Amino acid sequence: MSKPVRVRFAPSPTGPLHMGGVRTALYNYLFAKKNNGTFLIRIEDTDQTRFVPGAQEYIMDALKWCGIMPTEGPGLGGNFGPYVQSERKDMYRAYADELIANEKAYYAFDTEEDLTNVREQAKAQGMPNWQYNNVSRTSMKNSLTLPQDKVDQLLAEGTPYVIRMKMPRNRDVRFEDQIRGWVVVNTNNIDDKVLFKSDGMPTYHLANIVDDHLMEISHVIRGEEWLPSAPLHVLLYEAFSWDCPVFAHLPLLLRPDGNGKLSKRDGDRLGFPVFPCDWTTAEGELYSGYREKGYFPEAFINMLALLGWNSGTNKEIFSLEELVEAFSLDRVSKAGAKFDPDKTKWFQQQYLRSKSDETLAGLLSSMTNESEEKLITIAHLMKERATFTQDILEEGAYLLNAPTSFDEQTISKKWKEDAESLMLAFYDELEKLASFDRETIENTFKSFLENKGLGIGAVLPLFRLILTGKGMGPSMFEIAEFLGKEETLTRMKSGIYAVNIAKQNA
RNA sequence: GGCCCAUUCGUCUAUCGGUUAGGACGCCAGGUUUUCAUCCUGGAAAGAGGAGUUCGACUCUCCUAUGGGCUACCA
Repeated sequence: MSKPVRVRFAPSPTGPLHMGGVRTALYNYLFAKKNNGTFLIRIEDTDQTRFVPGAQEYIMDALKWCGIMPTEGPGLGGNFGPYVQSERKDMYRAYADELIANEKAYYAFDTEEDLTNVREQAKAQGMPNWQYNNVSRTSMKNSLTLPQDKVDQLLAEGTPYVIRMKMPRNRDVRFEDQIRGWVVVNTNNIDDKVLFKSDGMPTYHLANIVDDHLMEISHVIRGEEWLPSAPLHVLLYEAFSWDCPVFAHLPLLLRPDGNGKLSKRDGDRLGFPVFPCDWTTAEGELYSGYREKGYFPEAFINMLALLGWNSGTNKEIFSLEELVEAFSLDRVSKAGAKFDPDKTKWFQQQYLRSKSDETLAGLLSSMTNESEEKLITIAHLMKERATFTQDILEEGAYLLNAPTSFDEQTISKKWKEDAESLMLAFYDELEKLASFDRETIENTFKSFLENKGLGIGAVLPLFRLILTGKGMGPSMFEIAEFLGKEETLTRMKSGIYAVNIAKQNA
């Protein structure tokens, strides 16, 4: 029996979660659900200088909107808490000490100034990439070079220090990434990473490994930007004699234009959100979100799921449940994926169209006071030409209020000499009707055409123009039925009048 | 610069040695529609380059090129 699947999403509360982060969370969620496992969230706030108030709340709120809430995390409970690293602060030190005791790590007393100097010296000698590593550490100020009594003295005096990983010399570290296969890195290329900072906090590397172990994480699914430090993490597990979780490094989300990874600035510059929800910075700058733009979370999630993963079939529309069912890490692609705003809109359109008129009416009712009955018909008439829910009301505004402006192009192209008399004659026909349903109106219209010896194209656009002010839209007979006899006749009168004036002024 | 990862239509991708290299978005054309949207049909559009391995390479290996990531007491 293999260990239960437990995965985590471990964001840093340094700002709003962007869509790349949401996708990482999504894949973790899908993997957990697929394997009857647990998806938890852990807040990695070991860098206190970058903490942004509200970011943690934003992250939870965004995941909730997306429908991919973890079952363990801050405010959610769970047996492995606390789930915020700053609240776990006291437990990391012992692990750093253990590493020192086992000679896997050491104290380093070099000041920031020392390090800057060494780097600049190296640079001056044509070596721009100086590293604190298994060669250079021999000439630095640390517990490996200093005599023991000196080290004890410095520690006793409270001299600031960090704890660094003692990277072994010339060893190939290998691990099998679930997405990339075997990855091999020689330790000579890895520096002696700081594990414990002088401010008493662990760095990401230490805290991450300790917590993943303590929280019994089975699979680490994270962004590709972590791939270079994965060997260090493997070495840390080894140093603690802990089982190493399975790694899966996800391809990055790239910006739609040019190259490079998607950044928060790309969004509003290119006209699409990069965040799930709106975010206002402390300076008052607004970054727009998918939620506020009117996207359905299902559409957003569907789009993200297919950015770097596919089911191996031609199916593209997936509910969350279907994604869970179809998901597997070996169908995640290796290369970075450029995000495509057009396709995102397409997904949104598909989801809008698939919703029932009643459902859409329910959503619409929060935007207007109109009756549900009316909203159902409006949704029915407009949803095929809308992308967002609010488009239904905007595009179909004339269904609720008589038009105040009339399409100029239609006027100049269609409103000929006889238009007024034609519409007045049709008005008379409609006025006679006892019932005002679409079939009756259509039949009346057709016999009217026959009597006049005219084609549809010569008359119907006129009817549409005076009733809706537009040159295009859904079936005129359904629109007239929706408006009712009284409103239709009223609009015809005022429409004819208004169009005549517009024609004169043109 | 060093290390690591990647490379199929403009974009997301299928293909796990033998295919007319498939689908989707977008684009173009035609049909349906009073019109627009929807819908239907069709079209243009791809294996970065070079060496190998093999009867045969998009698929395996190597080199080059290109792109990306990392290179902090940030995550």
